[in-house]
Amino acid sequence: VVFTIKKGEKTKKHIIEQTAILMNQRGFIATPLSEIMEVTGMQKGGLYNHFKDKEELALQAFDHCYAINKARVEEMLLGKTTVNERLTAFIEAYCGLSEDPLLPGGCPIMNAGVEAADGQSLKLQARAQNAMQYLLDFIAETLATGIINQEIQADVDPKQTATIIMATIEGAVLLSKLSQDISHILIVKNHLLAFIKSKQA
Amino acid sequence: VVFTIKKGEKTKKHIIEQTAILMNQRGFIATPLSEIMEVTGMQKGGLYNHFKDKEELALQAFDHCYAINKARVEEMLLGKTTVNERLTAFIEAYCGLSEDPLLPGGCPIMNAGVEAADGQSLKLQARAQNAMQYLLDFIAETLATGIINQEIQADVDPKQTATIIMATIEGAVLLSKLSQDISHILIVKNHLLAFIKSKQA
Amino acid sequence: VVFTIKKGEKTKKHIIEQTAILMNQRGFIATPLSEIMEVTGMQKGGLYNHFKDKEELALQAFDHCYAINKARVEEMLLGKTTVNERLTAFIEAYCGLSEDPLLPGGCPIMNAGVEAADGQSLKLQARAQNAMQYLLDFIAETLATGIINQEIQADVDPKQTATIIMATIEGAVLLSKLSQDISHILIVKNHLLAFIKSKQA
Amino acid sequence: VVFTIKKGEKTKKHIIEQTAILMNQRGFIATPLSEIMEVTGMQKGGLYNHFKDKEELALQAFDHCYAINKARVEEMLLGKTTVNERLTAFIEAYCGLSEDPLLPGGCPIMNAGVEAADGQSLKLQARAQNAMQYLLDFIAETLATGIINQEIQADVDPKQTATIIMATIEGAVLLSKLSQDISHILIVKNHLLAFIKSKQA
DNA sequence: ACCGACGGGACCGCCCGTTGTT
DNA sequence: AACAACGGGCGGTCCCGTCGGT
Repeated sequence: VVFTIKKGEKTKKHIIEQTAILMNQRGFIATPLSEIMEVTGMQKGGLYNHFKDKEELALQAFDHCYAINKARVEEMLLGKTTVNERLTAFIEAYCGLSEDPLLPGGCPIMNAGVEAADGQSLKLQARAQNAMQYLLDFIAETLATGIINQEIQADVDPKQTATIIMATIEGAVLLSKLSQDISHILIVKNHLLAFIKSKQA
Repeated sequence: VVFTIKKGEKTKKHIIEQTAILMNQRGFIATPLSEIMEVTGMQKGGLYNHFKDKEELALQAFDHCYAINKARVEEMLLGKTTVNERLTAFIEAYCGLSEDPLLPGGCPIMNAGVEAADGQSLKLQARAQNAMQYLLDFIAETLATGIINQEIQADVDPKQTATIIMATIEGAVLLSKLSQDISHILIVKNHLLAFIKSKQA
Repeated sequence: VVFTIKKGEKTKKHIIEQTAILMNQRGFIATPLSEIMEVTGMQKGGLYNHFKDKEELALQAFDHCYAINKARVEEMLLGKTTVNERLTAFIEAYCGLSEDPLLPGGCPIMNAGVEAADGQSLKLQARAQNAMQYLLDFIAETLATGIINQEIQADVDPKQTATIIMATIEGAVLLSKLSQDISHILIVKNHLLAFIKSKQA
Repeated sequence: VVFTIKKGEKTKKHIIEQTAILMNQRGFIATPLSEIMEVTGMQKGGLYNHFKDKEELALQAFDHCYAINKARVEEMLLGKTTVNERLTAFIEAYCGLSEDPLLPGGCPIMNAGVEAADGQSLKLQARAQNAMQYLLDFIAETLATGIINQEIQADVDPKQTATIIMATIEGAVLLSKLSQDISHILIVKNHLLAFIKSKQA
């Protein structure tokens, strides 16, 4: 027995993929349907068979952006067992998303979060919030494990350190977006790798 | 000769002030004229006597946002003569803009920068870019002065350190915007103050 | 030979029945296909296997509405032999359709007639017209028979009297539809019963 | 001093007048903006300066239809002092609206009432309801006055008689709309005039 | 200088009917 | 026979910028 993908599911996947690329550059809310029609090669009627409104499409497009980046990070975490390795890999992976982007437009969490904070979509705001919280929790939990394992100094506050790491990375993403210059990313990456090293037990 | 403020100038000032507050929350591009009319209490015809189009108003609103925040920072730099004092004051001032905001909506450079990166306004993008560059240059020049003065360790790279500081601050602004929780700001502020201290000669 | 109802015919019947109920309330033209899909539990493709377009479905839905009401009237005419009995039964039956409606939404002839007069469906307009003419003819012929039978006064004009009776009933239906109060129906029913009595020979 | 009508008011009046004529034929809800644009010679942007949405325009168009007909009736009531004269004039006037229509499309109360009963506009439904109630009250009050004046028989029930009169008229309007034949109106008019006469004291 | 009216167009959502697939 | 996918277009609403009038 062969599991076949239905025609509709394939089309829906195609819509989300193309729209994700587009919206991360042009805005998850601000992107007009006309541009989505262009990149998907579909008419409005076709799009509305898969999504009840543009917001739903935007949410799924955001989820897809997030999933793409998450997959890259998880790929780079494969086989990394020690806390130091894992934190180093995470920083390199997340900064790598700006150096060698899978997705044009920069960090979708920043893009969606800033746009949704305008008050245009509470749901999108929640998605961005949850995505960021997931990253913060990942770092904090990794650090907490490191403290238990005596890989990380006992006086390190996992939550606060997670905030510092994510803030520094996201800030660098913003600086490089503003100046269209990835050197900010590289500087911050090296800084954070040294920062992590300085916290080792 | 007496310098009087013309009626027209006063009106224009009023428009910019109200629009700046609005646009920093609702978007410098995304805010519709209808909302500007509401907050200014003026009709479209009146607005267009002062600005050739919405983009020009957005640019001046952004400049006003930036000026407000800059004034606060400069105020807190008054009388601070040593490099350490000045850097400390800068970090406290800039973080203070999120703790006790003069302007709802967070950092206008981030807001305008992310929105304009959609490609909707090259001019606004340039403004945001220049504003950020100004801050980076301020920090870098201050650090360079500190090295010359032997207040700052000689191996500190002024530009790179400026990037690290601004990235960390802006990242914290983003985190607090996403989670609507200023604790990220407080954590980062303390972190950066310690960071600066660690660079002293 | 056994008469079986084919599967297809059963489905078609189901569509017409549900759509008739819906359209008499929401409009024979104005009801969108989406609502028809809801009440029938079918998809568009399924519906279009039985009807070439929405107008054809509307026509058959109207016919079904009319048939339902006609059946009730004819049921109440069963066994009524004298002209007076038959006219009385007709008035009671037709007014009864508003007092104890078989079909929500009021008189389908009025509903379809007013809507179709917008010029949106000449065919529906003709159906409503024919339905009303059938009622007028029934009354007029019954009266004519009554005159011949000497049950009804000879100076009664059958056609004019039919107009008066149907106008009064339909007007009451409209008044009760507007005010959502069936008292208008009751008043008119009693009035018409007395009116008929006054025309007896 | 000359009282001038502002430009905008004149345009608004023009829009309402043309739209009233159109909507009473094509539907107060069903008429698309494209047709309103045609008959008014204006673009959508221009229309929306005067009405916040189509429903508001529909309401004012209905009010205008009603006002036109009301003016004709009141004109014919001028100088009529006795109750019999006034009721006779009312019936002739209201039936006259179908014989020599000021407004194509028939009775706006019926048109709006039937359409709004589809559930598309509660406000329009209320307007139609109020308009009809006004007419019923006028007749009932006139009859009550007649009873007091001993022009009308004491056993006449004003409210019930008002219902009968309005129902009969509106029913005739419907019949003539369906058959596109005003003879129904003429028949009913003569019938009602005789009916009123039979109620005189 | 400011208001109000207006054009012309872009926006999203929904419409109906057809087609391919099961 | 039924569903699901899709096209192409119309629906009302809101957009921005201009222009005449005050």
